[in-house]
Amino acid sequence: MHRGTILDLPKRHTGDVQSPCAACTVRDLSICSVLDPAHVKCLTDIVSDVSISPGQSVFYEGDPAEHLFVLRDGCARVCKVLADGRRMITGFFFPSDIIGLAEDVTYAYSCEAVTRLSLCQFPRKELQDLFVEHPVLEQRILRVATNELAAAQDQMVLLGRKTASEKLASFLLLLSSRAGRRRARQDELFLPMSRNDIGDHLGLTTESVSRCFTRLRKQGIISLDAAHTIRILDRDRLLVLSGSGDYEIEPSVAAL
Amino acid sequence: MHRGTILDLPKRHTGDVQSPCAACTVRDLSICSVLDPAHVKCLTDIVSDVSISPGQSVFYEGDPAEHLFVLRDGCARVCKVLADGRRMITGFFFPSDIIGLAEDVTYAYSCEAVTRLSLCQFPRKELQDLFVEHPVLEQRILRVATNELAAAQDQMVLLGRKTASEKLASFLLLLSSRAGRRRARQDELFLPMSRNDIGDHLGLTTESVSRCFTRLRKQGIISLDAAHTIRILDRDRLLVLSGSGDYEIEPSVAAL
DNA sequence: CGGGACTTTGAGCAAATTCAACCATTGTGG
DNA sequence: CCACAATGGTTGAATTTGCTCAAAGTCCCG
Repeated sequence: MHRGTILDLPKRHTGDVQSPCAACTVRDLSICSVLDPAHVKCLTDIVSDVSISPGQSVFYEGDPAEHLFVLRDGCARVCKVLADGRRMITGFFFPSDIIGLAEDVTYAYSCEAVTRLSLCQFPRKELQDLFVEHPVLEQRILRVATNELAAAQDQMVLLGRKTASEKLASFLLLLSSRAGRRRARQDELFLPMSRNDIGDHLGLTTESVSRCFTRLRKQGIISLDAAHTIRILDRDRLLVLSGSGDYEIEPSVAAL
Repeated sequence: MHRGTILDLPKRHTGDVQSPCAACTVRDLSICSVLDPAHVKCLTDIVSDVSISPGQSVFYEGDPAEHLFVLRDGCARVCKVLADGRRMITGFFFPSDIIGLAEDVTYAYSCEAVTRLSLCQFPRKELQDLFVEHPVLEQRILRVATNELAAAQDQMVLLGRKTASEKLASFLLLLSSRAGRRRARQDELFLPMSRNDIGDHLGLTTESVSRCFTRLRKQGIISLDAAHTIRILDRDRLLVLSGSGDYEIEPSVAAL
């Protein structure tokens, strides 16, 4: 993983023909994939590498929305906070995800590092200019946005109409499926975020999350190898428990 | 309002130079606005007028996503249903809203008429073709999508972290603000949807919604002129009650 | 090995739900 | 034109789910 040399340099790359993207592990998953190798250079021309320590913010709610990010490594959380401090995590980002979609002049949420992050930072303005030459880029962004919209609607169903156990089951299955998309193991999940983070994402308290984990473990549906590593032992039952079971089982998924 | 003659014709318009859009009341609010009058014809060439009766579906979850709609008149609800029948309404659509954004080949939700609907129906495929010639159209769609994404995140905060009263207060303020955008009265709100619909949108039961309405009325914050017509009497207190109060008060809004 | 942060577990509580009854509005048929 | 059924809305009492508060346990890191 000799990518390390680039990661910690927060300076701009220009005219680097043997681009750092060539070695990028998420290149074929994220926006860059829509450009053929010959054109990726126009992206590398405007990209900066950014690295963020756990707990630090990539940006805050209300900051001018100047950049778009591609998460290359790590896990980030999207937070919105009410006046009295109640917090909601509207989502988590994993490698290949695009961070910072916003139409407004400011970000509508904060983005914080759960683990150390490595990000590609694109100035929104210059990216916009590239859209003219490469409309395929904008199309890709639109696809990402509509996919996020669909995910947001699923999350609303979860928040508004599912029980605590169903929420946790759904969350675990979603993470598992996203891990699969990144070609990681789907049965052994690494959960970098705290129980508190999970609670703020599912509309529950830390304690409720913990109790639901315990219940799933006692039912033999998952095992808790460590606080942040769980193993899915009975995917079918987890699916039924998630409340979306029964008719949302695609054969391809159910077969696993 | 001599638009009526067109509204009930579910047939395609072709080569109609004096386009129906000329008289459209939402034209300057929706996607059409991004094209100068000379180019609107390319939209009228592919549009169909559709009219839907209350309770009927525009499309169902799982239907092939063949069309994009612009709501010209009426109110629609977006529904997702769990296997056991629990329903979530992820949003309501009002005139000028775009319906049917989806990247998938099928719709991820159903869209049902709350009141009688008049819609412009665009075949997704042909619209896609127009994007090449008029990239400004795609840009507009992207803007709409990211705006919806921001709204979805606000709704997640509401669902996951607000109390029943805060939910209802937030909902009323949101509807009021959207009415304002359509240049309708902001203090006297017409709520076409049922208490049950509101409950399914806020993650509450019909009874809880009703109780919260009663409480707001008894506190003198709103008046219930009819079951579907409410008047906002004390906007400031409603704002504080919505939980987003205090620091989300924009001067322009607070001044009203 | 010790300290701090995070997690788990327990007991009591409260907000919202469920269940049930009643009320209001509307539309229909006699 | 009125009676009445049907639908939707409101109100009340009992229940439950998940929350709050409290304490003990665990893990990680220096």
